[in-house]
Amino acid sequence: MSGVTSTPTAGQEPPRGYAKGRLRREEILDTARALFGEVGYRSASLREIAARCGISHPGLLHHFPTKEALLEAVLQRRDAVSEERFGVVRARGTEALRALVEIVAANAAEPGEVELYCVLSAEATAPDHPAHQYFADRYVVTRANLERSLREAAEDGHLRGGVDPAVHAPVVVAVMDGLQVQWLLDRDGSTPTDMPAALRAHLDTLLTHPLQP
Amino acid sequence: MSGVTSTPTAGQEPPRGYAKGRLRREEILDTARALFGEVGYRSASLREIAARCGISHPGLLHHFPTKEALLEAVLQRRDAVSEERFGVVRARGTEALRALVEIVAANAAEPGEVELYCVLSAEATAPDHPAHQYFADRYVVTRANLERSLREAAEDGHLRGGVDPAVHAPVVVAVMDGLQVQWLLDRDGSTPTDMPAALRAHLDTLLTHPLQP
DNA sequence: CCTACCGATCGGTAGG
DNA sequence: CCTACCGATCGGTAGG
Repeated sequence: MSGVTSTPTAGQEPPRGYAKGRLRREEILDTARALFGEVGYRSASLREIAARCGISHPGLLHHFPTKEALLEAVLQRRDAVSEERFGVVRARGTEALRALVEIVAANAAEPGEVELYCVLSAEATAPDHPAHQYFADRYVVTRANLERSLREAAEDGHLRGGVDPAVHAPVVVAVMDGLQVQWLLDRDGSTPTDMPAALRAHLDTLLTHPLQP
Repeated sequence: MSGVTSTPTAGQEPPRGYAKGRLRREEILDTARALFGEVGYRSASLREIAARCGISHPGLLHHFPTKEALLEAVLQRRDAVSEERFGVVRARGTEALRALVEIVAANAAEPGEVELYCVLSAEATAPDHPAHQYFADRYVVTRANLERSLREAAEDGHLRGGVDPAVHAPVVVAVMDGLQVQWLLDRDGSTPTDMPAALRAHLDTLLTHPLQP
């Protein structure tokens, strides 16, 4: 029942004392991400996270001084990971849109990531939520990136007539977010939502040529 | 600081004792809806809801025996109200899509309703959440209704070639849900998301003729 | 990293 | 509808 999913512990021991601390930090972040995704930030308890890591909750507070600091670290690591995985290759126009479909396909294989984003973004809708500004800023950036990709596609003559990048960028973002809710609710069902297929179908309605080569 | 928004109390007194109880029930439901929308079901406390109504929390439990019963009543009333307002007129094809835009426009004037739906649906993504089945069922019905409207539009020759109702029904639902998150996060900002305009622009990409007459 | 504790808050019940 | 209470749980601190 451990929340750890990606911390490699097999093989050799960590060489120094600091490495053990770093591993413990990662384990805590993995577990916190999972619980925040399951029940949200507010309802998640430090004691539950600590218990899943096999330590006491003051032990957890040794690594992260407050609950908010833990939330911040979880969000920061999320950004760092996605930056590392997708930020380096910044494609142009329809190539960027194709990459978007691949990101969604990758997300479909990692429910924890989707849960966290879906639950926290809705919770952070409250103006006094500690992650409110984080998500507000994040959506501004995401919409701007998408609007640029759509404008590039228009320059290349790949955008359908009458499709305004400024209007449709928020719609594409909405499609990705909305599909996640349906997919999470459908997980147990017989026919879960096919997120990448639905997103590609949506993008194709904006383009002159189908996205998939 | 009362959560009551739509309970008429001016003028004459309620004629009987039962009427007073019914008014109190409505007041509790209004307040619970607001707090569930602000912080979610799990983080909302019966004491806070009761305090906003000016009663003690055992007083609240006199009207609704458990917290779950209160949640159920809030969701049931939500259904009853939207049934009363939109369920009677069941338009066909593009007429139904036009009505959808009007529903979204009406929602934009009622943040409480949007908050409740947005926050609870994300929270209910957890399989053990008391509203999980409610939302899972609700999405099945909503998608089916939309798929029917799209099929009717296709029969009338109003649907673009290559647009599959079964594929695009979940996408339209996703657009509505996703726009709500962005709109709620943008409330304080200078340029809030224009939900009905974005939805209409999306629907127009599926249709042969623009929706707005 | 631990135990032990703080004041606050939770849903629900007893009894009236 | 109330006061008073139940056992459980919360984030954070003291002190080691």
